[in-house]
Amino acid sequence: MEHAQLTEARPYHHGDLRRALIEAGRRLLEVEGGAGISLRAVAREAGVSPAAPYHHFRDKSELLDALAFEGWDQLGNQMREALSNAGSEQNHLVILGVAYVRFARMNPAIYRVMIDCSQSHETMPEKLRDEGAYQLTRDTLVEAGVDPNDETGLELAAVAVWCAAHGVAEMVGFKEFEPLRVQLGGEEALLTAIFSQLDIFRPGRKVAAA
Amino acid sequence: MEHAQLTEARPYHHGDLRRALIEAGRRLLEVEGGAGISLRAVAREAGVSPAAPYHHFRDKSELLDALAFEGWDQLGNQMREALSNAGSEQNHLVILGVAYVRFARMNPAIYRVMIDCSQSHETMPEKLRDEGAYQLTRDTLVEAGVDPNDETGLELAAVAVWCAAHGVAEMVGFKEFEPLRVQLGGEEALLTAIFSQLDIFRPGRKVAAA
DNA sequence: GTATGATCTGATCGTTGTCAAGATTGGCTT
DNA sequence: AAGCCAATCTTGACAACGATCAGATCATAC
Repeated sequence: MEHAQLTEARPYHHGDLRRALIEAGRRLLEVEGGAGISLRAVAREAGVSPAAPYHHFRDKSELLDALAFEGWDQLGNQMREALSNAGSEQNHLVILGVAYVRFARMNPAIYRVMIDCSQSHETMPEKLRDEGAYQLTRDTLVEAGVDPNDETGLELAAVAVWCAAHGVAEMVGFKEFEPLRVQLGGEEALLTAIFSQLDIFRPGRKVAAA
Repeated sequence: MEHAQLTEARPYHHGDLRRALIEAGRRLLEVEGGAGISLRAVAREAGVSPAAPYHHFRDKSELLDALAFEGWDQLGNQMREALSNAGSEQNHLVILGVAYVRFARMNPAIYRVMIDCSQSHETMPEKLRDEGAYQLTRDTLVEAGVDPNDETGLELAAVAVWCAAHGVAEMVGFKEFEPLRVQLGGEEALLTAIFSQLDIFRPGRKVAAA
């Protein structure tokens, strides 16, 4: 039950290897980037044999799923925090979008794993849908004037916001946007400007079903 | 010369291998999906040894670059065609967005390669920027009322449209959207509805800089 | 104190990206 | 036409990868 750490003489049953593997993976994704993520590398980083992870994850994709889950969790927290730090005079939808993109940009490898896992399951991450950023977005949309009884309209709006945020997150790093970024005075200003182009982020707008 | 042309003639022993490899890759991406793409598999499909591709591409990523280039080309053509088939009473931005997403949805593996390559170069594909869908989008935005002299505003709008289209393309396959898709009467209606949420797609809107 | 089951290792298989060296062949020079 | 050159393709090899399995090792329930 003790936490056996890496540099010490390893008790040959690791304390909580599953946890250690996840954190080793997170570390590798941050340092090495998405290319340098292999099951063997994660095992190496955690100080165990290449076959050890298979007692905690069925295969590599299941390890990545666990990493993605943690990522969505962290993203949800950061968005919640951004919202609670925002003044009531600010555009809360833009705050959320900026926080989303900021996470994706500061953790690009992890974010890519998150998206890849969602796509391979063809499903939205539960962590996002149930208690995370998605619910937050819906609440903020209602607060911004979307009719909470129009479930279709609300769903469409939330989906559109998420799609836009994801698209911006994956595109805004391109070199072509550097002049725009400089001209507008930094990444945050660029993000705000882009989101403002997508009027859905503006408060009080009328949502029309198809 | 290193530039192998797409002429129909078969110059040497095995023909124009560069061309054959690209088409073998395209075939594999369509049939096997993105997971089944390996340099060796492509060589196998083309009927050559595993090392043969290295005389035409420096490494695997350069083969993928070539596949991505073709993809952007094809996407541009499809968007151009969609626009030319559209009546003048339709919303041309929505037409473009739907065509974009439709391509991504019908060629998911190729589209993913396209995006991955762009991101690894941190740059926009030239095929898109110079003569492809991006220029088309800018033209359509101007046609829809964006001031062509406001370069910043135009660039922002085009970027926003592209980001939104990409986001929708990667998200709209999730199972959660199935009820929405059924309720609205098919994928095309769903796409139209989502794009309509992002008011930038509506004609005549005023674009404001940050 | 021992048996049991979970955990970890080592060895191994098939596959991948990549490279070096040798074989082959088309095209240019004369 | 003869012959060389350079581009092309093959063979063989290497390290790293995901995955599996037999066996070693340990915690714990009994």
